[in-house]
Amino acid sequence: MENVAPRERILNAATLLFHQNGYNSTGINAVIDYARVAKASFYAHYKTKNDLAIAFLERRHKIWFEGLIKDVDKEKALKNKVIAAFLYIKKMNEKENYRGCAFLNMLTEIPRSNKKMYSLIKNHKSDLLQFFQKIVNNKEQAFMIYMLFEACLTESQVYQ
Amino acid sequence: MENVAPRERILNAATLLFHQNGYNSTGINAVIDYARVAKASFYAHYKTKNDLAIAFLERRHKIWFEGLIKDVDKEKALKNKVIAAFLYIKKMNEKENYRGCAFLNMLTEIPRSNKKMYSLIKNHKSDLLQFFQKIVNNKEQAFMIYMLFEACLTESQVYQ
DNA sequence: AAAAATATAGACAGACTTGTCTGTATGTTT
DNA sequence: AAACATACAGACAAGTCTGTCTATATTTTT
Repeated sequence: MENVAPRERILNAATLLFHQNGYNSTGINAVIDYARVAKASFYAHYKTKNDLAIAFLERRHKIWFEGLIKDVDKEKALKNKVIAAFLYIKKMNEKENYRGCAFLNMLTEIPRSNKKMYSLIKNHKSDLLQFFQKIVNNKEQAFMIYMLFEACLTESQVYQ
Repeated sequence: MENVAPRERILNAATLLFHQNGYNSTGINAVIDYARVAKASFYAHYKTKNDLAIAFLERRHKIWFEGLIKDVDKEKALKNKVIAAFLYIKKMNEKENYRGCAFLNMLTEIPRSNKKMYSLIKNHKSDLLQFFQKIVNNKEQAFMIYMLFEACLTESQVYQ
């Protein structure tokens, strides 16, 4: 459980704290305390807090999509695939305290000028739309599902 | 243009800065500088930054809904009313730099423990759903429109 | 075993934050 | 004209933030 390299402990802590309490509300000190890592060790692995945020988004994108694909691929029928996708949101929200979408949350906290992060967020959403286009294979319908999916994500944050 | 009482200048500044740059990224100093108001004057009108945020949400709720109702009431046919609602988002986003929903943005920046703000946000969204239920007068259809409306709001932030 | 890499704790700088306070000026009401 | 409310500028306290640095300890590699 604790036999994990510092670099990964840091990323795990950031993943939990950024998503749970928000990016700006989470200081580096909170991250290193949670990760049980010295401050110098942190800055040896990540040059800045911004770099950590980028690593967080990149890993989150990977893991989140892997989980989605795994759940959706279990189903054969198209209808059940779509249902599985929505159940995946439900599952994740229950696990993560109804904090909605980590990417959308980050988007509201960073300045527009942060090109790198902005493109990670946008690409994440484009990939999600493409994902639905692939399984539904009707552009308009896929877009509709995508929009409802996004709404579910944000509304779960409002209504818990 | 500038012949406005300090209390209102402060709220105007907060409205612009909170929505444009985010709540946590906007310091009191930025607000009073923009409002051209002394710090002591600010704290004479608003006890804390949190109180200012509450005033901001309350006024935003009022003004935003008034604008929505005004645009929707212009139309007679149900279909056109719905379209007018979506055009209202478009108009507002163009005016406000594609920063999406001020309430959802605030939600991601505050801690769960902030009951007062949380209830303002939740009530804003309940009122919006009720608004659609009133004009569409079919619960399921109204919910669908509400969800798509919400998705439009957030997606405009992603894709500008 | 010696050398190099990686970890630790925590002090520190400098810039921010919110909120308080002092002292002064302007404007309104009596 | 006197009294009061409201405005101003800005110093200050107390705490936060990110990021740097020193000095020591523990691993890992050679």
